[in-house]
Amino acid sequence: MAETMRVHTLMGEDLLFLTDDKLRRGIEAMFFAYRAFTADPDLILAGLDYGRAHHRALHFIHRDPGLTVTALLDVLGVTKQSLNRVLRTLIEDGLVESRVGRRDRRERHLHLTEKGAALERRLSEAQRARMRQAYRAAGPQAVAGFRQVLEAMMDPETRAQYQSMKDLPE
Amino acid sequence: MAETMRVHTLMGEDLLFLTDDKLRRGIEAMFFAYRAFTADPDLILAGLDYGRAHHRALHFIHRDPGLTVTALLDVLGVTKQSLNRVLRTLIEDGLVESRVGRRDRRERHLHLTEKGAALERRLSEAQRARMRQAYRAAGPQAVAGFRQVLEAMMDPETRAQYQSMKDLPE
DNA sequence: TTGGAAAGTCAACAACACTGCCCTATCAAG
DNA sequence: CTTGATAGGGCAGTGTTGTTGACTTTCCAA
Repeated sequence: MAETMRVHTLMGEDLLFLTDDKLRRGIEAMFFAYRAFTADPDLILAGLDYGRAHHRALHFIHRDPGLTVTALLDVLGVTKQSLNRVLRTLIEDGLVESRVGRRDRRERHLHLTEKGAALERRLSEAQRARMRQAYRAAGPQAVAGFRQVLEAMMDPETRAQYQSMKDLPE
Repeated sequence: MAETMRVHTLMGEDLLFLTDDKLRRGIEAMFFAYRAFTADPDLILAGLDYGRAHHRALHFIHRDPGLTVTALLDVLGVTKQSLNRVLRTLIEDGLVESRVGRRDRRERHLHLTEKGAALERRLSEAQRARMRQAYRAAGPQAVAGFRQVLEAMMDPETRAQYQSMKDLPE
């Protein structure tokens, strides 16, 4: 509230983008866009007895093959029990392989099987298609801004984690 | 896949932002940012026996006082039953008032009570604080791009709905 | 007067998150 | 070699949010 007031009294031409109304519009845009963002994979998953959690697990195992359960837990930000349920079904169904660590035999290193990789491709291509269309419609400069705002929105630890993620060789 | 190939062969300097890797980074940014985006209100709601659905209902009733249940249903994109459970608790707890329509007495027009408005303010101020900080950090040009990409990502009907929403008089 | 739209209710179910507690296997340090 | 910490897995119970499907009540409008 005090924040808002300061903005309104300064009103340094450029600060209009910090108006409560502008912020509210941004919040609503996030809500609607995220709903669309998840809609395409959700549709595919619905027919397979899987959910969003399975998609996320497949995604991060794909991006970093051999990562440990703890590492995945850390990225996803959920509890062990929550992930375990998802992981168990993926392993049972032969989409994910869990290999005992060679240096440290307590660790389980996660890999996608061919079947798992196929589903991951199908899901992420659906999601990328929407993202690609949005990026193309908005243009490179808008995309840069999009990424900047999203990164600024993350918790600092998450942002550090995100920024340190290696690029995938295509 | 054909899509990707075309990008790589054209490679018109500016089209690098449509690389599969760039798209994947955007997807991950959405995931992490949305998690942060909902974290602050979630924390407040946790102590009150409410959830995200309650927040969303309060938000849209606040933004458009007197809207009907069907209109709210349409904005939220959930089933009547799902909304009804949420709405019932909000009405029972005295946060939302349901008034019988005067023109059409089948309709229920939804309004926030003083108590409901107070919670809505508390929730949305928490969410705005994060958005404000992100906007400030990224700057006006980035914010414009952010909004453009989010809008382009929405389903066309949702986008039309979003764009036709009236601005709230502050 | 009758059909249909709007609103609401009930039951059943599933996904996904949580907490709390218990267990094994393994590693590392005293 | 014992002991404590770490990695992983499992079970039971709970809560929110979403879904279908079937049903009723209310009430406007042709």
